[in-house]
Amino acid sequence: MARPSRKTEIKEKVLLAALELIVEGGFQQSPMSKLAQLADVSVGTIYLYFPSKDELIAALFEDIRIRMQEKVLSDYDAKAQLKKRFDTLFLNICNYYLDNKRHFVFMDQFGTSSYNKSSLDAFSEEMAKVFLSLYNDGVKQKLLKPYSMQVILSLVNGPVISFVRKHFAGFIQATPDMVNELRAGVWEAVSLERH
Amino acid sequence: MARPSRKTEIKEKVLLAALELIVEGGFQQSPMSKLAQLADVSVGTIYLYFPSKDELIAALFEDIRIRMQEKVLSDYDAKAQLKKRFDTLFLNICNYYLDNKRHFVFMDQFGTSSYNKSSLDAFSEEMAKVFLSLYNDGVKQKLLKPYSMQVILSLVNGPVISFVRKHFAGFIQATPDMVNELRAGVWEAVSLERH
Amino acid sequence: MARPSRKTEIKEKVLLAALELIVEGGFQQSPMSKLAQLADVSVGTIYLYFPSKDELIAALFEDIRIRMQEKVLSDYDAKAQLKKRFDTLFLNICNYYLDNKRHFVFMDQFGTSSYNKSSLDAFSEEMAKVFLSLYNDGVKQKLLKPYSMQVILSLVNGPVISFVRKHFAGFIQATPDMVNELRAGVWEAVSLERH
Amino acid sequence: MARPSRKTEIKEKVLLAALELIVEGGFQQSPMSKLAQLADVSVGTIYLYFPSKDELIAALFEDIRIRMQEKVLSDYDAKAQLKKRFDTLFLNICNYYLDNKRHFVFMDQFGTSSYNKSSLDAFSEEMAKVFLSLYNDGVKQKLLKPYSMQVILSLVNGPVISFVRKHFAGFIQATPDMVNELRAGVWEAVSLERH
DNA sequence: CATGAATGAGCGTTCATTCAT
DNA sequence: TATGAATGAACGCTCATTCAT
Repeated sequence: MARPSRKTEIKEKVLLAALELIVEGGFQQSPMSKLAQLADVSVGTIYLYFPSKDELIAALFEDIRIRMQEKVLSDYDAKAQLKKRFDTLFLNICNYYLDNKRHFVFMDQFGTSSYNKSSLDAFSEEMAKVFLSLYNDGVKQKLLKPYSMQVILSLVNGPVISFVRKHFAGFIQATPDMVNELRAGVWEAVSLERH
Repeated sequence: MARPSRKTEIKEKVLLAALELIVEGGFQQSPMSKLAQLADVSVGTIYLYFPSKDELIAALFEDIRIRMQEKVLSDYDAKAQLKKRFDTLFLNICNYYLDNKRHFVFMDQFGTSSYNKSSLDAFSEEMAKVFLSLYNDGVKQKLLKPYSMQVILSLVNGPVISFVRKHFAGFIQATPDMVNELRAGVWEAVSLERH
Repeated sequence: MARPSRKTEIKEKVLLAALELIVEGGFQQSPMSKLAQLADVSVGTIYLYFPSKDELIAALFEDIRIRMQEKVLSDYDAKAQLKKRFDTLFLNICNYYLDNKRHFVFMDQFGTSSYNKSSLDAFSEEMAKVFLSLYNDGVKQKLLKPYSMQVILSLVNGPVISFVRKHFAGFIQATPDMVNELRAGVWEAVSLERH
Repeated sequence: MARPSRKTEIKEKVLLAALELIVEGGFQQSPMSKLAQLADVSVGTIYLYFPSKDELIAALFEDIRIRMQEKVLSDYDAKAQLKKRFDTLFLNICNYYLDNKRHFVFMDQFGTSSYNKSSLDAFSEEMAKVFLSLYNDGVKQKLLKPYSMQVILSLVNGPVISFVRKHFAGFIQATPDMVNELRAGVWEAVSLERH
């Protein structure tokens, strides 16, 4: 892999510091001055790389989205059987969140904050296409219930968010078994398969 | 019902104004001065009833929780059949959110904000007890899957949040049919019943 | 005269401090924080009375204009002979500037600064009407040259500014005799009278 | 004429860019970074040629003064008749300003700004000598009123500034006739000649 | 009780200047 | 020489909280 340029290096340092600060104390408690201190650059330097705090946060959001997408789709085979594709995505997303606490907490905060100017969610457009394709195939194959896609998405995505949130809030200690239960439950929520 | 005292009246006026302001523009754009103006009281008066902005917001959270609980449990019969109890709760919660946009949006924002110091969620302790009882009965009667309660809760509650959020963000227009699909899906996610 | 209200009192204190600071060091060296210190109020207080620094400066400009107009027109008789009217205005304006260094210096700076968003000059609309009337009468009576009004105004006003500026810059020490010379010169510049 | 050295070339490029920027948006809106961009050099380079922003602006002022002086005195004959000399200077100055908007606007702004640390005006020392000589000759020949030189200067220079300012502010459209009226007026303001 | 003027620490952002390359 | 990334003090402005009335 190419050595990251100086420019990229600083951007990442700043984004990393922003992530840490925001996850720790929320957007309110994350002034540019603290951010600069934590990133070990001056305030002015941040403004060389990001035009405003808003855009910095938007960039952080996009950065996390991309990283998550890469990981989640890394072993995704669009030609595999539908159930296999569902399981892969579900587990990848769930485990990505569980393995990347900061990313999850940030996305969770960002979603309902006033920094989210277009009601964006954690899924990039490419992920959205993958979901759409999976949904269409599932309906066509009569493996998925003929609900509207948004209902299906809610049935799949909602439990993940809810579960991971409980985990990081300390109410539960997520285990692979629990993740499997969640996956099984969600599959029954959306599938027409019966045992 | 007892006539509300002057004290209660003012508190409610302030909480109502806070709700409107916060839902409209987020916590950041809701200074105490605007709040006072909207509530038609002076800033000083607000501090007679709430020791700080943090506690005002905490009180608003609690207030909404209580109102929601009252509504959601109003026609809940703890002795009814399990499926009936589940349906009642599910529909009541879902419809409460759909009918009370401000309450939902506030709770959704509050949940991940730094004002939520104890990772509270929308369900009061009484609601939690109802859930627990329902869960225990369901497991005992072998109507619910033997998953841990938090997993079940995630499977039930997650889709609702996700669905209502999409509705208020304008991505979908919620209909009774969709709500029913959601309920059916969630029930299959958590139940052992097979058709 | 009525006792000035508290509100008026603070506004004037702030405007006075702004005047002093700006005259002393220009707009650049007059931050709101210094201004607050000099006016013996907090920064926040200034913003209770003026919505922004721009508007504070605009208000100061308008305030000086009004004060100057009051003084300049105080003994002006619109029905007096034309030469008398000219002399009164000329001397009043010239002496107002000489007697009110800060007002002059501020107006002089403001005129060409970027705070002057509409190319305003030191003369209020009422003063402008007086000038217009004087000009029209003078032309009608064939006492003034039939130049366009703006040329006449330049011939009258330009020397005053130039002269007072030299005085306050320390290049000359203005005397009543010099003011008289200036007045005589200006009169000959614009009048058709010959000795 | 000698080919300008590289050093001179860069200086001029920078001064030209500074002029444009300052005239467009005032001193406040003219950061060194924009200036560098417009001049197509780096910020660092500017500091190789000018020790500070203050001195850059002072240099710009001096540069314009010199250029103006060259133009104004280009066809000035110190041995011509007094009236001829007066007319030449007056028209040259007036037309120089009208033909060089940026120079005028800059000088006008600079004069009252805090960058003008010695109350300098638009006239270089050489111009001042020409004025002095003209004044002395005029008084000796009893063609000029026996006013102090600063009063005479105010009577001559003030109207020009005032008139040109109105022109560039858009209040009037200067015409050769108006310039002539101005010249005639000013001459009568300062001369003893009678028709 | 009720008021709202007053406070000032803290915010996001700018920009003259420096210095390693 | 020439560069432009980096700096950080300083700016205009906000807003939770206080307190004299």
